[in-house]
Amino acid sequence: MMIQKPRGTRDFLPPEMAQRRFIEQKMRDVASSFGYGEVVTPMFEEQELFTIKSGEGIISEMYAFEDKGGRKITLRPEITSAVIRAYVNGAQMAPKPLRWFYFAECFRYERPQKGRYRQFWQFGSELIGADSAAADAEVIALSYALLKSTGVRFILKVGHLAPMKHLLAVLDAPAQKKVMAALDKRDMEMLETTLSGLEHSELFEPLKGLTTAATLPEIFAITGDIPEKSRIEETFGYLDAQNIPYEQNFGIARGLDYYTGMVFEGFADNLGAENQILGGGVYRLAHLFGGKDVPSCGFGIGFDRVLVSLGEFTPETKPVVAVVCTPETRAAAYKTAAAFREAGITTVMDLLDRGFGAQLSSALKSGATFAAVIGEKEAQAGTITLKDLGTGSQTEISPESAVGVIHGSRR
RNA sequence: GCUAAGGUAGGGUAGUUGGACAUCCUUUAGGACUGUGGAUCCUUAGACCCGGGUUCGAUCCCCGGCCUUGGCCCCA
Repeated sequence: MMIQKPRGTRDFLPPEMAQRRFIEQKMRDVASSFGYGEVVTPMFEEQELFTIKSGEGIISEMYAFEDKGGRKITLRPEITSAVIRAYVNGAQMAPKPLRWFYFAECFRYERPQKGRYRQFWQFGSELIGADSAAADAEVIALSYALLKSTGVRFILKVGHLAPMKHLLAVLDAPAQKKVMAALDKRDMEMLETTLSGLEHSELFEPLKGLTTAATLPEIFAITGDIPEKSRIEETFGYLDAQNIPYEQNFGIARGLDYYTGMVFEGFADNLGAENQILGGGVYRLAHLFGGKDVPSCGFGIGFDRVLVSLGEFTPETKPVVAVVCTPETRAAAYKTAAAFREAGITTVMDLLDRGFGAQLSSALKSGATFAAVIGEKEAQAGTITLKDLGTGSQTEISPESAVGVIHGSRR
């Protein structure tokens, strides 16, 4: 084989694309049912858009290059920044809140492994201009409904950065980052050694408590009455009111600097090392891109990981009719095929002038549900012989009534 | 970036301790069989990841690379 596809990329052939589109459509329907509208942004952006948010270090993990005009460009490694840039560029004056979703591919120059590719798809949403417990709860509810609609098995974890940040207030920023990294990993040994290295071992028990506390009262017993208390209680209350199953976890740090409040994650149980399929939270980015500061809350879902987790499944299919004809009756067959397609029925015709037996055999192999045989007899009578390829039974009927039969068979 | 295992037709495999046309199943195309089936039979197409090295000779041994799959790091 002379040419291979680039490392970490995949070709999707029709059977797999049918699965992917099937899941994608379910997610689109859910997003739409929550009143979210789709946005599309460029596949490449100026590098600065992402370095502003995440630092220069990420350039090594991006598909970054200079274009012919000497501009520093990168294939987008994530979508949130681009969506907020688009908001700043063109929608700051739109009435709030804005409910947006996206489904698009991203590119990262990383070592591929299970559930991690260099080109991958994210389904996500951003709720812009609503800073409230109800907003936080809506975004979580949306992400939950999206994952639920796909059929994937997952666990939702919800937390808030405030309790942790209150405990860490005595540390400087680099030290906070180290501690948060250990917390996010649930690595208590690492947490303990990090803290003792910083000579703040007294923080170990409270921080550990954040990750193990199962209820909000336990959290506030550790932190005392912090200003965010009522907001957190309200958000969790709204989740409970919607019967959304989640685990509380105030150890979520997401390894990120830019989240400012509520954070949440979702994990599939069968994906190995790359099992996170959802990540999101409350953040503020607009002012970094030259816009007016605005509260936002969003998340991304790892679409490819959802599909890996789902494994093999057969999407619902519509009936497919294979029209079987001879060179002499092809004209009549075209008429029938056109009528079927007009009626919304997927219709394929033989192209190789094969015998009836070969055409039927080919129809079976291709997975067609019906064959419409149009030979001399049928062409003269203006009928077709409709054969159910599942049962083998057949009847000679008019094309019009065949439409009804085929529609009625929908599985 | 680190690490382990691996790479034989489109898919799945056998095999050679270094020897001649590389096995089988599936698949592709055609036929046996001309208005009705996934069967059967015959024929056909299709592979030793790439590049060096050792050797009379390498799919096999050695080195390097590429790619795949796990794990680590990272994960915006």
